[in-house]
Parts: sequence; C-alpha cells; structure tokens
Amino acid sequence: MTDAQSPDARTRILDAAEAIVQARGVAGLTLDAAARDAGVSKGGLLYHFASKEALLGAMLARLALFMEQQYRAAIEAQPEGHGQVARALLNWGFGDEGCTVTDEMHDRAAAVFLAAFHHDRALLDPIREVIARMRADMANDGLPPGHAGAINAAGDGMFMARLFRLYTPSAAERAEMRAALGKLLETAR
Amino acid sequence: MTDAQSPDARTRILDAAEAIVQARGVAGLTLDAAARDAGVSKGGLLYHFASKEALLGAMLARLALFMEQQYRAAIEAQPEGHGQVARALLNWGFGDEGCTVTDEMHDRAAAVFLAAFHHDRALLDPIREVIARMRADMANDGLPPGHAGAINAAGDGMFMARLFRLYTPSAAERAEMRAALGKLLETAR
DNA sequence: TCTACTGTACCGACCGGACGGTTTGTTCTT
DNA sequence: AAGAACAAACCGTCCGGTCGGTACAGTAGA
Repeated sequence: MTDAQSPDARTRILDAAEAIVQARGVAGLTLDAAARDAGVSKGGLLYHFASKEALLGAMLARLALFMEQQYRAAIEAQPEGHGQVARALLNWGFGDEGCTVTDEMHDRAAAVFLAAFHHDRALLDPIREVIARMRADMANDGLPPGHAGAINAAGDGMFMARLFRLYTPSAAERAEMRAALGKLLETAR
Repeated sequence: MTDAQSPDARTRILDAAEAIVQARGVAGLTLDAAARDAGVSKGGLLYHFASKEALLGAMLARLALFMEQQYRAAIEAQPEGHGQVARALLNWGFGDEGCTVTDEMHDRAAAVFLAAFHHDRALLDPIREVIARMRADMANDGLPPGHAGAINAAGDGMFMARLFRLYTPSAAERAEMRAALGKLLETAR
C-alpha cells in the first residue's frame, strides 16, 4: 500500500486516496489513512490539501481531466463522419478488443465519484461539464436523435453495474450487447 | 418532516430515513436525525432496529421487495411472447406514458442504494438477487442474445444519470432514446 | 377483584472512539 | 536565514451504541 516515494507527495496522496476508496469504501477514506498510505503525515497531507474537501476536489479534477482525454482519444480513433461519436461511445462503454483500460478507469472513476458525491454533491460539477460537452457532441453526430444517447446510456449502465457490483457480465455477454447496440449505428448509414 | 403518528413506528422510521438521505445525503442520515424525523427517541429507534446496519438492511429489504413487485407488474402489463421482458424493461427504464412512478422509485432507490452501499457493500445483496432473477428472465426472452441486456443497461444508465444528477434528459430526449432502443425489439419478430 | 409479575414499546442521559482540522515544532533546500 | 515541506501532539465535535429507567397492557393466582 505504501507506494514507493517515487512520485511527488501530491500525486502519492491522490493515488492513495483513490486506492483506499476502492479497497475499503468511502467511509474508509480518512485523512489519517490517506496520509499513512501515501507515506506522509497528516500534517503533510494538509499542507498540500487544506481540507478533505480540497482533497476530494483535486481527486475529481484529475479524474475529469483523465476522462476527457480518454474520450477525445476514443473519438479520434474512429473514422470521421456519421456516428463517429456514437461509435466511440460504444467502444468506450463496452470495451474494445483487449481494452483493459476500461475496467481500470471504471473502478477509478467509481471510487472518486462515490467519495466526492458523498461529501458534497456539487463536487461532481467538473464531471458534469465534461458530460455536457459529450452530450453536445452526441447531438451533432449525424445519427437520428436518441441513437447516440441510447448507446451512451447503455455504457453508463455498464458503469453502474460495476460501480455497485450489481452483476458482472461475461466478455461474451458484453460483446453481444455491443453487437446489439451496433445495429443502431447502421440505421442511417 | 415529523410525519403524523399514523403508521406504526417501524414504518415511520424507515420512511424518515429514506427522506433524510434524499434531502441531506448519506452523511445526513444519523440515528438521532432519523429518530427525530420519525417522531420517536433514539432509544425508540434502537428498540426497533438494533443497529444502524440493521436499519439500513431493513431499508434495503423493503426496496428490494418494492422493486421486484414493480418489475413483475411491468412484465405482466406486456403481452406474452418474444421480447416481453425487454419491452417491460424499456418501459421501466424510460418511463411509460405518464409514468411518474419511475422517477419516484428511482429517487427512493437511489437514496437507499447509496446509504446501504456506503455503510457496507454486502448490504446490497438482496437487490443483487432481484437483479439476478431479472437477468435470468432476460436470457429466456426469445430475443437474440444481448438485446434485452442492452436495453436493461440503458435503463440503468438513466438511473445513474439521475442518481448522480449527471444530466437531465428532456422528456423528448427520453422518448427518442426509447424509440431508438425500440428498434432492437423489432429485429426478431 | 386486588396484586404481583411479565413483556412490549419507548425515553434520554451518557460514554467512548473516530475524525477533521489546528497549532506548534522540525528538517531540508536554496 | 528564510521559506518550503513536512511531523506530531492535540482539540472539539459528532455519532453510534449502551444503559438504567418509565409507562402500560395483559394475565395468572389468591
């Protein structure tokens, strides 16, 4: 748990906080625990993040940045034209071939989501902005209205299922769902 | 907030606890607050629910029962045959015409979900069982594999968007998504 | 019918631990 | 020597849970 002293303390604290939430849940994330796992004292933690809210805000800002980058990358990986955004979202939510980034990001996002939301719902605002931009893209994707939204919602559903561990679809099931939703892309070709 | 003394204390406590989580978040749910809002003392609350965990367990058991009932009703409202379960899920997740039950249930479920999950992830087990039964139904729905799952996932996505207030689709957008997913029902007719 | 006893439902003061945050001190680096 | 980057003891609050009671409805025996 105690990461090597390699990255700077700020990053180590952020990483440790995320790991704690993943391992022991939101209630397990205390300043003492985060400091200990990051290899600094509580005072050291509070030097970098003046309050728990500041820590959570930084965690969420980092996540929002990461999400936006992943999303942009997913879009640029698709050929331009009708349904580009929807195809990117489909890959993003249902995993490209051998894309383990998805699961790892889901878990990180889940941890930060829950922790931030638990402390103060307004902390999710940066994420909401990212999502608003994504939804604006979806509206101009050239597909009939609702198609990209449905694909996006299905991806969100996968995220939630994993977040709360409601069920764990097999890779085959995921592929089937992906194929089913893929039909929606062909409609207006 | 102090409900009339009408229902028995147990129910009043359960209702008050749900309302608190909806209004003030998971952190706002304390035994004192729940007792006060339910019109009993803390000792009275602890007489009915021996611990906070027991209270949350009872909240979740009640939700699981309600969910299962709603789900069964949604299925029975559909004509039998291919895609019956998928059509029910589509109605359930995307709101039938004038079905405000959906939103109210979403918010109740959201509150209980978050509160239970925050305290102990295992508390969600009763809900997981309900979901497992639903997924078994989906697999025998007569549609190509993945179709019902995709519709279900999209409904879950709507739920999560509302849970975290990530975005609020208009009624028109919801109808569009619903229509898009409806295409998946026609495939194997 | 009076009494003694039992179980149910509930009250509210209190305790102990945990946790966020403050304060004060201590190293390094430059 | 001065500020940045910590360390560590400490404080006040909050919250879950305990505990010793109270009120009252039955009920069984004398």
